[in-house]
Amino acid sequence: MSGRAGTSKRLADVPRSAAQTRVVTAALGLFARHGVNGTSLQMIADELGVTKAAIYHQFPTKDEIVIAAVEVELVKVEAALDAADAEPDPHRALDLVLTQVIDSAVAQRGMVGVVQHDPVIVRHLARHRPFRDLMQRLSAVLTRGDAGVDARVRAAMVSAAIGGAVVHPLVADVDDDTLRTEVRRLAGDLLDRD
Amino acid sequence: MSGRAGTSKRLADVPRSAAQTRVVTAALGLFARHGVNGTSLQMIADELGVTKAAIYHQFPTKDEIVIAAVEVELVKVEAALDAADAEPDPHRALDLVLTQVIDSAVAQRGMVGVVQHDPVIVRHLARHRPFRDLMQRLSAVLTRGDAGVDARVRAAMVSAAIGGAVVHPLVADVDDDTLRTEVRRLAGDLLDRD
DNA sequence: GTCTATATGAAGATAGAC
DNA sequence: GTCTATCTTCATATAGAC
Repeated sequence: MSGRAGTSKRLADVPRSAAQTRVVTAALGLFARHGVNGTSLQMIADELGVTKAAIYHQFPTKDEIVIAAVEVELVKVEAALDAADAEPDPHRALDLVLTQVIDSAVAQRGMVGVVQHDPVIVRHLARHRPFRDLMQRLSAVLTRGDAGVDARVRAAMVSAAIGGAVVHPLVADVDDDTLRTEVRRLAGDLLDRD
Repeated sequence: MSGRAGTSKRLADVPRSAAQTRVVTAALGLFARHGVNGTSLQMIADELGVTKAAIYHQFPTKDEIVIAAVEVELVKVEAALDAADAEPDPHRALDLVLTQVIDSAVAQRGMVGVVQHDPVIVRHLARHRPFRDLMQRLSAVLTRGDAGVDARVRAAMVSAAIGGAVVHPLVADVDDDTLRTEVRRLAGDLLDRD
């Protein structure tokens, strides 16, 4: 996938080295289990079998690791939003985004949840321009441009439901395929029903 | 599973002093904003205008504060579950619980979310018997005893949606009353629709 | 119930060798 | 790219006076 437009507001313009990717992958898993504040550089280092200093050689601060980790998840959402923008039918556009977000959430149970709920990440989401813009695009698709209270509450609920449901103990034993299908169907119901 | 005998599995059997209540209230607010790991005893102390040592005089460890804080929120849920147990009509029983949980979530936007999503609290929820039992009772009401996948996914989504939606930026400007009504209606839809 | 003072450890982060 | 060693700051937690 390429065709990058000239906008400066996009994610992931920075290529990562193999070592950086390893750090981010390890961090993402630990963030999902322990939260950002509950994950120390020592834990990331231990996970990779290296020392903290080796991590600091790859990223100047812990914050940069957090941002890179969030980007890994959001790039997929961005791609889905790009596809949605190219789709004239708003109903199909919504379907593209919903399916992708749910797939991500189910595939890596916990990742989407941590992006939505971890206080540290939420702060980053609110502060960094590219993140804010992306969340706004996502909201626009979920509400289908409807700025009314009803549409916004639905969008907020669907958004929260997807991230939260996949890690809920109640569905821990449900296989990925079933979970994906069920959540997709119910999310659609919640958004569409009048 | 109605008549609850004098089991020892109930919450909040321990009376708290005024000073303890002050600590827990301050802690709860900070937990919601910064997460448990992001909240230090110093922050709690500062919030109350006292020193850390004064806090330690009230609670032996930070963990105990976390447990007490979670109890404050869950006692309300427990009361609603008790009322639901006394209600023969399962549809009305569900309504009682749903309304109470949503009221709590909206009244203290963030509290319910932190209980559901903070990794530290989730760990406590999974470990402590009274908490586990309570969550199980809540799940039973939300699924109305249906152990099928569909019912469990719905329950998980509703549960996550309530906690997550009320803190979503999309609905930050919606007043409490409207939010309560909208969320209650959509939660009911999600659970009932076939 | 609150304080001052302190112990102990782990956190994020840096310098410089290999 | 990784290491050892070190710095600073802040965390949880304790002892004992008022």
